[in-house]
Amino acid sequence: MNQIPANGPAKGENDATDATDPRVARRNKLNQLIERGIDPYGSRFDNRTFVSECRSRKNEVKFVTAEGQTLELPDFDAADPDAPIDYRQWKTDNGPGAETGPIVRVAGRVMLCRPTGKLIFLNIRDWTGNIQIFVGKKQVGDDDFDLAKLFDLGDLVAAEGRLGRTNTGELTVFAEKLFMMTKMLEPAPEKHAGMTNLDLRQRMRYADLAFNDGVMDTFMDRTRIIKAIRQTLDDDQFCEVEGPTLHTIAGGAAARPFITHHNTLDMQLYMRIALELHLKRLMVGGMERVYELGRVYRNEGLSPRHNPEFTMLEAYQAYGDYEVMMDLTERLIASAIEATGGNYQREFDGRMIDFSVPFQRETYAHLFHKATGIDPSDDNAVIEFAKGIGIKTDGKHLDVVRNEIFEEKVEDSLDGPIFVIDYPASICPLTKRKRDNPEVAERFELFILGMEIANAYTELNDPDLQEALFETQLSGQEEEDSMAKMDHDFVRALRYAMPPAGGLGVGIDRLVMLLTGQRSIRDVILFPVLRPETDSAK
RNA sequence: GAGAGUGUAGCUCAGUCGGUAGAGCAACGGACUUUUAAUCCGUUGGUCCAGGGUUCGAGUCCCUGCACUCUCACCA
Repeated sequence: MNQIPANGPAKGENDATDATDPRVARRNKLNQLIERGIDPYGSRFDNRTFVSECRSRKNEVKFVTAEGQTLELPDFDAADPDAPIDYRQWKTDNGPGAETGPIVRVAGRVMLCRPTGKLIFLNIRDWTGNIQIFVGKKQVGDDDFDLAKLFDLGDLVAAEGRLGRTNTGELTVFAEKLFMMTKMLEPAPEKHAGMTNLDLRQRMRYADLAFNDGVMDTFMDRTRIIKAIRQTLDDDQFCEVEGPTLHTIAGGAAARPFITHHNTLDMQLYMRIALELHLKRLMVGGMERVYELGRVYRNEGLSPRHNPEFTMLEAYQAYGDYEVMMDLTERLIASAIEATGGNYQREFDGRMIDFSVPFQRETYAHLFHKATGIDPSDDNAVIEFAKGIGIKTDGKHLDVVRNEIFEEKVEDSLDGPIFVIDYPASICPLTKRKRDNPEVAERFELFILGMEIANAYTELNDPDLQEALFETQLSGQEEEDSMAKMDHDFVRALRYAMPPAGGLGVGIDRLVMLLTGQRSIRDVILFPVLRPETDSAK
């Protein structure tokens, strides 16, 4: 510690000047670039070739013999990896000649670097894939070769050169010119394991995306899924809107809201917990098919399936009902599957999901009976059963008890995909009752591997009943636990006539989880909620 | 909020019974013009999460705190 550095440009005073410190080494190289007149932060790079395009043009790489005959290359991709094609031998067999290929201009991040004397192999990654770059001292010249020696793992670099094959057959850009794009000043993560610390990966998603395999793919799939869902709705004449995220009453769901404050109005506002009530107002206004794909906020705990802000789709179709929404749900999920490879069998956490439509449909009462052996309409039996599994029944509405039994005994075992239909009415204050049975609400929930993915109903459009349901709900429950906060304006809107309609809500993050095989919601949200960084992190 | 686990080099991780802190990768110096986690030779790098305690002696045992992970709770 107290030893004075024996050599190097370091002035000695502090450890940060140690040339073997990765950060210092990168700064030193940055300075060397500047001394050579090279901008370490690069500039515009035109006529760029994406790596995916390089790969799609691999067939343009050919071999021209001395006689001028153009030969196709062996099929390296089909070759047995244990017995690869000896391309050097192939070339010898075909006599003197030269490889030809298109000139490409690639740019990306240096992922691997293998210097072998006067040769350097770089693997760079752009957001379409990885490709190898061959840098030969003789081929690029001394200046560019010296430049390549200043490249570190993680730097953004570019190369112009011919697309070709190395002796092992790997598709490679044979650089003729190199460019510094941007120097990375932080040390690179371990080059095989990458960053494994979950907290760091989420906190520094930029590094996670840049260095860990598959992360980009997952988020690209997320984008494709959302795009497909939007497309399907648009094709079906739905119109996309943006409701307010700041609400004066946080309604439409049972969740504790985030509270915020408007200064000039000196007014308490809530971040929205659902999209529902404003979309229904729009249906009153005549937007007959309307949807919003947006963020909602719930002030609750975190778990592998919960993030305080998450993305929800809600869609409403006038003159429809919950069965119409079931069909829509199937089409939306099918479109998401088509957008992510088209495979209807997906593995998730070691289990297989069969997304083939139509999905199974079972009534709440039937599933309840199957799991418990008791008739859900037999109130005494329900109470007995609840007590038997430790559910408190005092002061609770019987349907709440019923639902707690259902959640305890049925939901986790619903591998699905399965539509659970026809819920007890009293736990559904925004839902229309069945015409022939007011105890049952026209509602379904879609379960997959015990996770609730979608929730829909035939929307209640009777303003008087809606108002009454708001009031009963309010009197029976803690305000913060109730989804049915009295919203007078919403009731007034219903008095202006909302058409009979079906409404659907889909938890987009959970759907993306299932379709991309990610076990944690935090792996499908780019920037999940985290505690503030402490001093121990840098 | 409860329980369990984890915290050691820039990164990924070992560290036995309490006895002077280890490896791989990265970095630095050297060799190498077809590599594939390139290889080979050499070198540097540590507030062992923080604070307290037990002990002749603590990365290791005890207590407190912090952070993260998992499970549970909250959660249409």
